Amino acid sequence: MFALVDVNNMYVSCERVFRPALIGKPVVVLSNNDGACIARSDEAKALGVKMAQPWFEVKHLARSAGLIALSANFELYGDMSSRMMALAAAYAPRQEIYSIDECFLDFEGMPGDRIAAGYALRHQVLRWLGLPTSVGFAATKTLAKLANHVAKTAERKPGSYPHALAQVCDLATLGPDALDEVMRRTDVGDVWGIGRKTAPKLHDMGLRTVLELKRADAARLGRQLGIVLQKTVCELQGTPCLEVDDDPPARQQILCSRSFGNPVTELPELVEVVSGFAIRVARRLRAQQGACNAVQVFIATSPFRRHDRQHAPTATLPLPRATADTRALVNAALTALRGIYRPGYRYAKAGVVLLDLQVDRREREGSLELFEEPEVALQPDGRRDLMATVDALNERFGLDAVSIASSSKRSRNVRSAHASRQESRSPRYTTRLQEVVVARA
DNA sequence: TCTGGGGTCCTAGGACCC
DNA sequence: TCTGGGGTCCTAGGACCC
Repeated sequence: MFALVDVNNMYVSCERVFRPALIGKPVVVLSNNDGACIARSDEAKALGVKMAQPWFEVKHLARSAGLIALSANFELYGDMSSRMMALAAAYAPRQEIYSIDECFLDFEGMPGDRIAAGYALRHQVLRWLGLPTSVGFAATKTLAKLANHVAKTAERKPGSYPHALAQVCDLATLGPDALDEVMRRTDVGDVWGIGRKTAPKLHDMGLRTVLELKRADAARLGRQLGIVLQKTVCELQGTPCLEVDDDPPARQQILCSRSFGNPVTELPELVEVVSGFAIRVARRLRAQQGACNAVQVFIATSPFRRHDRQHAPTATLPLPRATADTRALVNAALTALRGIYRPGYRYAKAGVVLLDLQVDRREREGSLELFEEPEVALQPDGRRDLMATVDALNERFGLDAVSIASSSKRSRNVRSAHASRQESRSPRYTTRLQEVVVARA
């Protein structure tokens, strides 16, 4: 038996905790460049704002309907997420943190009233953190996701599902007819794992509702559309194909990419940007005690600018040996960049990916002795120690207190073309002392 | 003017081997 | 005319997730 706990409109809800005046108003949170809407309050959804919709398309609603846009504040959301996950973890023996705002809990063999447990969890997270959640229970992960979808939708759109299923929904307690009715009311496109390409294909095959999909021949669909869909159908039928994974493996790739505030055409500016990305991914690589064997760089023009000549090259550079040294990674990234850059294009985006990651073996096995340095620190040139020092300095004095020259500090003072826009980011209330909430008498 | 970022898994096809 | 077959490994690209 699985539970799925999910924060409603996570990013907007986090903002509302600290700015209660936003409650009841249409609010969106914008992506890194203030480019697109990546979270919407129920009121914003009601205005017709779509997920990932460009801000410029809905900007007029700010004046006409009071739509409020906030720049993303991922530091705040990440911290609120950790707090929520810690609370949820106490409700079951095993937890899988699936994304920033949702987790699976393994309720197999748990005694007591599940629905009561679901409400207790919901109430605690609401009271302690101010975040509204929905909880779904069912016999498989896919069904638990469906249960959660029902819990949310029943709350948000009265009449869509029986109101008794709002907030906390346990599909395992429904009779066969009631369960069929829920599935009849749900489009296949709302099922976890069925996206914008597969849903129309299923529609064309005459499978429009979850009920129709559940009654389909899983093996035959699997042959036609792939093993992933086959598992999804089996899970809808009640056969678990996926388990709660409470010990996920280390990341297999680390990526940093951004769209630019304005197009970039010159190599020196790309060098600056790519260096900065490489520094960031290197830092994250060291944070997971990893090393990588290859670096990939991509730059791309904007596919939305139909009249621009398009160019979106990628280059992958194998490294002579596994490393987490910022200098080696920046050098590799810049070599790759120089190999793919062509003058005369208006680049709109760039990124650096670390590939073929490995973890320090002894570290992973937990057999490092106290004070023993990790394997990668034993390089004869002592670079790991330098990197550890750099990380410590930046931790203490702020990110980029110590940096690499090619990344340039120009962007701090001068507004480079690639600098991202962030017009209204809220304070990082819970992670920066200087930005902590001020209470007035 | 303005269109997110960071991940995972699966599949198809080519290279290579015996 | 017909031009082996089966296996592995690697990579690029696609689909999906939030």
